[in-house]
Amino acid sequence: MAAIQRIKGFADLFAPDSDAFSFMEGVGREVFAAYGYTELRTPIMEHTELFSRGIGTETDVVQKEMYTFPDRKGRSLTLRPEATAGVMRAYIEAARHSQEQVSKFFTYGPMFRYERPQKGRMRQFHQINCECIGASEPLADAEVILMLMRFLTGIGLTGLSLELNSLGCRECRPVYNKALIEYLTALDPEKLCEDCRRRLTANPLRVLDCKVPGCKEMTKDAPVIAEYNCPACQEHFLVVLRILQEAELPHVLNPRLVRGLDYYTRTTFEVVSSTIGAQASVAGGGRYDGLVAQLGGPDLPGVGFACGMERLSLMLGERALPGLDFYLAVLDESALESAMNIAQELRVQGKRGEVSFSARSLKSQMRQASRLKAKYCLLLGGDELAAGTVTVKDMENGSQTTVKREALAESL
RNA sequence: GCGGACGUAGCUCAGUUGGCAGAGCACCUGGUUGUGGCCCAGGGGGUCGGGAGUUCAAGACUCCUCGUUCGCCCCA
Repeated sequence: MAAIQRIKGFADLFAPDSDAFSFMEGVGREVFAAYGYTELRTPIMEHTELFSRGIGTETDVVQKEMYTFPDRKGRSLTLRPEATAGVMRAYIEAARHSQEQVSKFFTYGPMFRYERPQKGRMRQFHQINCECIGASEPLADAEVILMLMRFLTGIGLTGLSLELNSLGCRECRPVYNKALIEYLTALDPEKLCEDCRRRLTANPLRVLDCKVPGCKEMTKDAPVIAEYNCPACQEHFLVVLRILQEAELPHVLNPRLVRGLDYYTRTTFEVVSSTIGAQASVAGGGRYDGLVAQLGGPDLPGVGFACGMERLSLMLGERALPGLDFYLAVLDESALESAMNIAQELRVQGKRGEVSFSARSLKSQMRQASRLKAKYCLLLGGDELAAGTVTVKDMENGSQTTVKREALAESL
């Protein structure tokens, strides 16, 4: 029988790699709780329309990367390619705005995008998401950014760069878009790559983000978005920057920082690593003031971020498997069942250990104890069974004592 | 969606102009009747990713395919 392989771009995560994920989740839980966030778990599948309305039909994510299928009744469903849209849908559906002024949620889970896998990019990947809904104040932007950076240092990462930009609001963004289009059209739109010629009408901001040399050349002296922001947007961004400065949080302004999802407004940010290869962006987010309304909810502002766990995990380095408190070696067939009960008592008392399922040669069992990095190897054979004792061997110095079964847990 | 590299034992990999499928590590057993690591001896493990072709003969050459990986693109 041929074995069945896993789906391309989907990973099995064994320990100790899986420990890295629970570690990040644990730190996240603590950090996010300190900022008043509670966990929200939403389904991994949604109606396709949620994403096309939320993320934007012109984005690559919606146009060519979604896992979309009809269900048994022909409705179009999509495995979530990102978390924010689902969180907003849940928020609206539960009418949370009528219960509280500001809602803060964090969520963990798998996301799905049909892309060509490479280092730091899987088809099923995992994100940590935080969303703060209902606050339009720049303080909310700053708090979200401070929290994100606190989380990243909390899991032990350094050497990350925080980039910031402001994309303007529904008032001033169109003004900038118009200026940018005029600038590029005046130069020579034919010099732009194929994608950018389409972007020029569909989503001109994304031209700034293009890596094709010709396009880079074209946008080198293009108008800077910050100069087109309306006074309200400028003031908003200034406050955010001032708070980050006072918190002594290093950051750089990147006027070309554009997000891949259409819903972003005003503050946007990205955290970049220089050590994990081409997929260098480990977290990104920003403000999305029109999104809740776009999805059929009340017109409420929001700000949040997403963090790629695979990429964070690349920076965490190797993890070692923890050792055991004991390994219980069994030397006589007749002692196997008692051994299981002794191990059970120890485990109930909080000791971590293994017990042999068979009375194989002591040599091989000791080897096993060594391999599992057990602090003590416990020996149970005919002699011990008769005497109601267990022989305890310290695996580090080799010293050996005989202990009554009842006193076993204290001696470990 | 585009380009490059790579698929041989559980892992890391060697395999010459096409000529008996290998090493190290890991695993198992023994050397030691109930004592691990070091050492020694022995052992189990392979559809050489899959399929087709060329050939007396293919792990090697050709084509197709699947997978992995690094970039591009995109994104977290």
